[in-house]
Amino acid sequence: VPTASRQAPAKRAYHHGDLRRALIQAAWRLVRDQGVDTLTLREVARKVGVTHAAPYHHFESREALLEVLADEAFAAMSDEMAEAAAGVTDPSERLFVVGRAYVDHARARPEHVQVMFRRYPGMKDQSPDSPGSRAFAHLFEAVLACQEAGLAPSGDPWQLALSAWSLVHGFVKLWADGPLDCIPAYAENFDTMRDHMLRTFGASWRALAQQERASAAR
Amino acid sequence: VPTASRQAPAKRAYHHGDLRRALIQAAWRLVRDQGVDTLTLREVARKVGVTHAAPYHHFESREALLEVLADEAFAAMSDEMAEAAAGVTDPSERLFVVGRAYVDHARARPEHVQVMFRRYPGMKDQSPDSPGSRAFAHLFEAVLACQEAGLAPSGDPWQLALSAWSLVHGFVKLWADGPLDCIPAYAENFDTMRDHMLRTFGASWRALAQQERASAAR
DNA sequence: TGTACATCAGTGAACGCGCGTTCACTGATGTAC
DNA sequence: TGTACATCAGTGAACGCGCGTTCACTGATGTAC
Repeated sequence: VPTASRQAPAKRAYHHGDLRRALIQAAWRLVRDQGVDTLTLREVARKVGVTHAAPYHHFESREALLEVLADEAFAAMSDEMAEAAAGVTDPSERLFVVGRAYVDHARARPEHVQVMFRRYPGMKDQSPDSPGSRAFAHLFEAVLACQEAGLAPSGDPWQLALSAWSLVHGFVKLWADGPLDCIPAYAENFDTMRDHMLRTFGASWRALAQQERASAAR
Repeated sequence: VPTASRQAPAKRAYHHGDLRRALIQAAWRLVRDQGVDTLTLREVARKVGVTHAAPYHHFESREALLEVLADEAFAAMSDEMAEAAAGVTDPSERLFVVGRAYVDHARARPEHVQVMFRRYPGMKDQSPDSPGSRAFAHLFEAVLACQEAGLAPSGDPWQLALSAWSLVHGFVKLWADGPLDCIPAYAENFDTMRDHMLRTFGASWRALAQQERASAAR
């Protein structure tokens, strides 16, 4: 068995080698360049250089492909959040780096954002250990750790976590969807805005927590 | 001139009376029911009971209709923010009601959200007194007032305003795009989550501002 | 090592569909006199 | 008040297009013996 045929599956007459992977990659490029809405299976096939019916051997439908993309995107973001948190012991700092990972991943891969946050049929059937749930779990745990260390306000941690999530998510979407590009004070200042926002948010939580303690001691 | 023909333009053979308005209304209903992406001029015309070519007498293209919708949506949201702020003198409370107006409007009119935050060609040509700019201005002014009253952290007000905007915007999008519906802790608790988020945010800012003053006095 | 055969992963034609947009048209409306 | 005429706001046919999906097919691959 000549291994050459395995190492160079680039241009094969019939069998592609890893068409499934190639279709996914092409889909990512297309989503990045022109958005999810206009993604068509036929164009994906065209990009890969394969007949428009070929993708159906790998994906049941356009929607099925998009769900695979969403899982990939959530998994990648979740990994980056976990990696960012690894080794960071100070809870406030951990919340910061986790939030920054969320924001930065979205900034670096706008096509992921397009695919992750999109209403689709069967969205409610998310298992609790789906990639999407795992990503949120990282954020939640970082918030919880802050709270337990007295570095965040008291109260229902779920409510706090939603505040943190809203903050980073809104930041991401405002950049992704365009509004900020039109405002001179913001355009081109992504990093500055991101750091100020995250740092002020953390500092505010700590200040409120401290105030709570002070007034409890009084 | 019989005024009856003016008062009952409901079913006219040819001239509709106010087709432009009717098309816009139908478009809102369609966007609400099935999203912007799938909105077609032909379906809008069909809903109104008019030939598919008729809309071209009122809108240059599908895109032109969508831009009209976006302006309407921003104007409506801006009005609600202004109305909410009217008469509220305490700056913290004003920021709260303005933020709540943003969130509530988006919740009540999800079709507005779909149309407002959407990349489109020529988005950068927003005039500074476009409805969209005006909506942001309400938020910015509320933030600025807090800062001047010592109820928000010091620093660049634009950066603070972006934090506030991100917070409410993220909240809105997380509900609109579905993720929260899948999380039992959140689903069905919109109002509770909204108030907690906005109140904690305000309280955190005040706590940080106070802390800043304390450490400056030391 | 060689061969028969099942399975896999492509092809290409075809189906039906709805879309945006254009165009020549015509019925209804409003205005000048 | 009545009439001629310009303008407005619809109609309906047509153009070209690309889409999702199905289907019978066939070339390539891998496995049992």
